[in-house]
Amino acid sequence: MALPADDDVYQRIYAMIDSIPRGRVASYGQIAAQAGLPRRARLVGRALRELPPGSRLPWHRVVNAAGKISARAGGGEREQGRRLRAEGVRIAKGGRIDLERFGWKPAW
DNA sequence: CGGTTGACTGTTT
DNA sequence: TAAACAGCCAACC
Repeated sequence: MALPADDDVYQRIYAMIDSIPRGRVASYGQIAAQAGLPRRARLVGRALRELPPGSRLPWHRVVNAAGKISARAGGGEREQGRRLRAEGVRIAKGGRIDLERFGWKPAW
């Protein structure tokens, strides 16, 4: 069997993000691991970075392991926070999200 | 082929 | 609690 092509890898990442329930968040590393790509958190970030504006994907539900919105070139952190709040995710004063409460737990 | 870069993460200060 | 460090790995040049 041939190993998965790069395109398939990206598709898996996008598929995982697409399955994050509304009102929940997942970390880059978590998405990577669930997509069968351990230690590839940065690859997830890269995939999101290449996402076209206006995409239907719930990209805003991906945050870092600290429960905070990651900085990026080109801005967009502000809108991410707005979208999360809009679906009920509480963002604490320090910009942190309680992963115990809002983190996505696929096993459930 | 080798150095740099970065939407990351876990450990140590 | 936050910042600094070190490890990580694929894309880029």
